[in-house]
Amino acid sequence: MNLFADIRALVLDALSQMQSEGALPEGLAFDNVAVEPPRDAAHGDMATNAAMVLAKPAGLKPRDIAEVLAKKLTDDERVNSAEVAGPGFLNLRLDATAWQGIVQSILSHGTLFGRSDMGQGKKVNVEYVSANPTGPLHVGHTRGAVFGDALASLLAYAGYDVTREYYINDGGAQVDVLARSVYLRYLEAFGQEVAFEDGTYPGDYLIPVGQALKEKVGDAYLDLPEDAWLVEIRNFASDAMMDLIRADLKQLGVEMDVFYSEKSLYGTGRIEAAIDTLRTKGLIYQGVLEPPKGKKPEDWEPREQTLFKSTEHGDDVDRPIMKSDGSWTYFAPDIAYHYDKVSRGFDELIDVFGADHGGYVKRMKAAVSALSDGKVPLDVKLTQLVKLYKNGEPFKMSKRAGTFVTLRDVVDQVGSDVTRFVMLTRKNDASLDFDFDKVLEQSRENPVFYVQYAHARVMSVLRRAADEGIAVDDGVLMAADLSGLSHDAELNVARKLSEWPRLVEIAARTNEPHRVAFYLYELAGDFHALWNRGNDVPELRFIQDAGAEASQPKIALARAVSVVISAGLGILGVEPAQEMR
RNA sequence: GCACCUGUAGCUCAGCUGGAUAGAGCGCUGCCCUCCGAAGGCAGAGGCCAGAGGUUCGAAUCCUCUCAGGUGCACCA
Repeated sequence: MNLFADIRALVLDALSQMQSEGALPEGLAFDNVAVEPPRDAAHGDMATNAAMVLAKPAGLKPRDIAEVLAKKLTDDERVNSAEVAGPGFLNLRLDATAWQGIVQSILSHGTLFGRSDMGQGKKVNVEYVSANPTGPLHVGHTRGAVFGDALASLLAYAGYDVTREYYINDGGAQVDVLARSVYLRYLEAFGQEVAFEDGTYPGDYLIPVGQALKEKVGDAYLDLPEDAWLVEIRNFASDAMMDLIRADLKQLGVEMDVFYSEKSLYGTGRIEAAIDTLRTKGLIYQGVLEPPKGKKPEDWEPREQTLFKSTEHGDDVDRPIMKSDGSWTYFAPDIAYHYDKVSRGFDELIDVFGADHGGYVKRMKAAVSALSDGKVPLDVKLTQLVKLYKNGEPFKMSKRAGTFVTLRDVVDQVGSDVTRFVMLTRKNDASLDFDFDKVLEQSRENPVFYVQYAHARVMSVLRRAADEGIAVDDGVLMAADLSGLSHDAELNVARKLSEWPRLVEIAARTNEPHRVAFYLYELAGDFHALWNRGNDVPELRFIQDAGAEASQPKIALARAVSVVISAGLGILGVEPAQEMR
């Protein structure tokens, strides 16, 4: 299914033949032998660096190796020519039947074309969003949600067994603040005047929560001291916030497999168990940390704390897990949580954090490395800031003024599909400009539109062809004689299609779903170009005057484009457009 | 002061676990609709890949240092 992998196998086969014939020494490592699309199309369809990579260990000249290899490769019917170029590249030109085969393969596999088994069913846990249950999701969370979700889908497509997980921070001080804020709204529901002091959440979204609390418990909590209601209201409020967050996620089409509560770690001995595991490895000790260099906090004073020797696993300084008063720091339950993930048998962990948690990466990696004896890799992906614009003018969000832009604001205005696609048109570690007006623009400037337009054009061709009595079911197209697909402009699109399985693997290996979005944009571009060639060159039109037999191979190619676009958009969580309006 | 991220065309950004003459969009210049949707396409101009060293057949990509911007830095999550 992956033509690049097939040709690479062919190359490796030829190389080992050369070994048995004595043209190459035994014991060479072929790991670095690559078969890739050349940067310049004039160089051919595929290029391999085999001769250059092997020249040194083999003690031979690259061009000499390439000459012999070239002869062997051209024996294969798929390879029309193999020429040595530059410092020792071997440029391959493939027979048109190879590209026609790609189209056929796409039609027979559907959106499963491009699925890879590179994950080998390994269990991967992708944790994302994990916003505190203290309010609705805002734009920053939205990017994390979209990124994490697309990454999870991508990995699943690449053959991993993926679990999507949300860690609910419902155990710390911030949910106490939430409880107090809800209590104020509760009092307000009884007509009392209340003041939202510093350290409480003034947002309107808590008004209905206060109201609901009143309906549930009546006046039971009126005139009572905090310790009489804190625990109950905390639970009530964080449940309400999680309902809100779940609704937000649903609006964006994000569905989690697991919601994991921090609270569930307390009082169950699980934090203690995780810390004990570290202790038996000799990584827990009592000590006093150095003050931070440079700007020293005003009230700094040396304190003895329980510390985790994270420096042994790559961190810069050891980290406190217990405060001087004996209570856990926030790091302790996080360690326990990751210990739990390791214990659940995941082969690989991925955490998606906002960029403001960048300082947290090393200690988390250190913890997982220590807990799993280095066996379970943790990759932390940080999503950078989203800068909002309207008509090219930036507008500020301010949490204090209560004017922060929520996920709901964004999705209501531009829709889930546009939100998702746009947020994936930048790699995660670069900041993203999001202009409410530009993302809705219908032009090449807008990648969402451009890709959707390509898909809609194919759908339009299929509808039109059907109107003219041409059979266009995938079964028919698949069986069609594709030898009519021979023009370079057509094969060019097929070449792009052939890169899809390879791209999936690259994107999955690097945990970078944005590559899918960029690929789709390129594929759409190649398709639009072909479409327009039909203006000048009638043979390149999809619907041929000569009738069904002449049209079907062309339509098969168009259909293949739509299949791959669908598959790609599926990974991004975007619905392909049937028509533009 | 330290850590992490970023620096590629006038602007916004891609760049394939090191490959050939560094790519796209916008903007600019000039073209293409009696022709499946021109909401598109074609062509041109535009680059010291922040800078300096190093590694090697080969560097935008890896290493070191410098500069600039962003983020975060004990007993908050």
